[in-house]
Amino acid sequence: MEIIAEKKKAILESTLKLIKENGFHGTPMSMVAKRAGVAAGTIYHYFDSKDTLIMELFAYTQGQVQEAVHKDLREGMDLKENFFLRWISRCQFYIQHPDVLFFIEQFVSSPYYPRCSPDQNERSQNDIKEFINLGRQHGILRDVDFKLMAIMIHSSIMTAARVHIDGKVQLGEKEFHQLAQMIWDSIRKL
Amino acid sequence: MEIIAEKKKAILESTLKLIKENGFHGTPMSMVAKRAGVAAGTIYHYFDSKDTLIMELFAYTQGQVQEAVHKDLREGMDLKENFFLRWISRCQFYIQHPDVLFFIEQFVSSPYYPRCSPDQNERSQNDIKEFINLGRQHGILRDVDFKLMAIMIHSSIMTAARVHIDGKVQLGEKEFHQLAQMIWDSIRKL
Amino acid sequence: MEIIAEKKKAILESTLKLIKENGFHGTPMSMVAKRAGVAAGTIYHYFDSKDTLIMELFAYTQGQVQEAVHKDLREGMDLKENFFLRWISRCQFYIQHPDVLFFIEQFVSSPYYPRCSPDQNERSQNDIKEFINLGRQHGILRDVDFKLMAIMIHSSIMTAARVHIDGKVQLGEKEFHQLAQMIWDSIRKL
Amino acid sequence: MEIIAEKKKAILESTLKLIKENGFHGTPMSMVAKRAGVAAGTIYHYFDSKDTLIMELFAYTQGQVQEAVHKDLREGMDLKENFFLRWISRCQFYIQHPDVLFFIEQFVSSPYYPRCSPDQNERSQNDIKEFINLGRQHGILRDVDFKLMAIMIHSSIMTAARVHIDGKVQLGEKEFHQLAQMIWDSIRKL
DNA sequence: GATGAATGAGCTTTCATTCAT
DNA sequence: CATGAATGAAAGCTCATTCAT
Repeated sequence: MEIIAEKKKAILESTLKLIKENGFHGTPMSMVAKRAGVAAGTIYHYFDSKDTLIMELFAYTQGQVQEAVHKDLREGMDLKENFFLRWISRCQFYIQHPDVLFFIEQFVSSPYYPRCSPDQNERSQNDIKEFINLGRQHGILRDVDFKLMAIMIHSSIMTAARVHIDGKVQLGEKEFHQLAQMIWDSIRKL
Repeated sequence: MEIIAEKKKAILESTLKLIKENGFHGTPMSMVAKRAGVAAGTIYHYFDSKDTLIMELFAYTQGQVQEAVHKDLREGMDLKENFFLRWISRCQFYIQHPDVLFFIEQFVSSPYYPRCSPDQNERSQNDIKEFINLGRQHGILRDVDFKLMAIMIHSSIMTAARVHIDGKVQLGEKEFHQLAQMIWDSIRKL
Repeated sequence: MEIIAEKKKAILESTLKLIKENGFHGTPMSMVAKRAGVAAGTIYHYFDSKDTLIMELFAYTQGQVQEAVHKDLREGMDLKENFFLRWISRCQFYIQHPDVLFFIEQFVSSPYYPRCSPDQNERSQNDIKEFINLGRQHGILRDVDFKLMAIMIHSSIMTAARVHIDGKVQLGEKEFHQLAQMIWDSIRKL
Repeated sequence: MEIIAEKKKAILESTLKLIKENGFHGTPMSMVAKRAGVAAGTIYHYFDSKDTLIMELFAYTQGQVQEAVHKDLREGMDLKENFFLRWISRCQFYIQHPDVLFFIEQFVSSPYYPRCSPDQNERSQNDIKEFINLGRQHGILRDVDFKLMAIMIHSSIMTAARVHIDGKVQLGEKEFHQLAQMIWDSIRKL
């Protein structure tokens, strides 16, 4: 939770937006610099290279997601409520931050991703794993590999958000509940 | 189902492999040429530009997937069997052709994807839609938007294949059935 | 006055047109081939190289000009009439064959031109020189270097045709006479 | 009359020289860079593209010509003197700067030229037009279209300079006067 | 003679990165 | 810390030319 220098943040945010607009390859450092309102050279004070910038941007977005998801949680919910809240709140975060969604999608299916430390990797779905642990202890979840279940859940969230953003299907509150219910039915013991 | 010139095919296949290894950006035309055993200029007899090559490669892989999935289908299966077969057979295709999976993932989350004709886009999940239609008619599927359901199913398949390929979780026949069952439970009326 | 193979002529004519439209550099051999309705390789049966093609095209256009100019000449004209006829008839040829004009202009101010044999070079203004000789013998022309005068006359013709083609100034019969008169006054003893 | 960055000027001058030696097409950017003593990429800080470079080079040479011609003018000359001075001074500028002459010739008969703004185009013969205006007012010039006359005069200058440079005819002071006299007789009322 | 697929050298241009100021 | 002009390796692409058919 380090405090990020103002310019560093501007660079990260610009990169995020530009990658959504133009993709990795369509986003040269000079463009990032211009959008962030700094000189090209300045970027290299904060990041060793473009690769580093992108790797750090991933960590940065992961942080944002975790923060957003955590602040919605309350005590004393039953497990199903708990799941619904997490699923919907994460989905809505992506919808409200399409640039983050877009970036993560690109990042995850790029040669950058495998370079992430396993550690970094784990953390990104902390909240989902937290929940699975809970469900396991209560014996209401299917007996499926831990990691696999986490990834499947996360994938369903991203996919739903993506569909909504692309406007292929309009999702209202009812639809989000329907979807959460579907996924819930897929992980709980029937 | 046109017959593809031998060199054209070699170029497509080389591109597929190289993109898996190095990503879009890390795959220069010169490298494609070398791997395909042709001169750089030759690529431009078959494809107008790198963009065109990649767009056509998408169509090419879609064709392969459809073909592979279709040949597994038999008559006289009940709906659940039908679904399991399709889910597992597509998942296994991706596992046996990780380069296709990798390419599609990258393609779909890149600025290329939106440039696909809607038509092209639709066709890519034809088989899944075919199945949903069937299920609908029998009234056993949930009342969720058609396209949304198709995409969610497809996403689950890709995610599962990906997890397996990455070796994060070892999936055997049992696990595939478990997964298909999960997705089945998420789309059918309970 | 050799007889030119049909395809060879088609190639020359296509090149002429394409160079007018796109310039030397904008006219690849493949384009010439397509326009001429022959295969790319065929061009190399008739011309050793692109350079050769262009050099021969120059000779070809020179021939056309000479032919056109000659056929307008009649016997028994006085010198002034003679001059006017030659000036106007050449000017009108260029106007009716703007591609020839355009090509010669480009050719003459390109690195190709100096490679012309001096012989070839001389011939291109044969008719003008013929006239100057005549005028000299009658002692009515200024005492200016032979070649210089020929080139100045030719240059005035091309310039006038060019202005007309570009539509910068509309030239009618009256104007052509005016122009011929101007040049006539510049070369004759006053 | 902006001050041109040193490197920008070096690039313009190198291009000018190289085009004289090798023509447009024979002058790759890498060669320009080497001759100018800069990196290839540097050219693109100052010019958007090769096309832009060439277009700007035309403006640059036009400026040089105008400057050279203007500084020779004095007050209180009669019209004929005035004309002779302008004609000869421009002709001598071209002779002393054959690369400029060569470049303008090539430029004017290339697909670049029509892309010039009409404005840019007009200005290039400002001094000649200035003179024609003067002559008109005194009623000593023939009644020929303004633009046409300007172009014919300019063409005569370039042609003469070209002949001299090519060494086809040696022109001394006497010959220049003769030529100016010829053109003078062609535009004035007799 | 005629074809056109194939070649590969060479072109224009981009862009991550550096470094003198 | 910040700048942005300068770099130059490397990319995408073109096109004159060849040669097996």
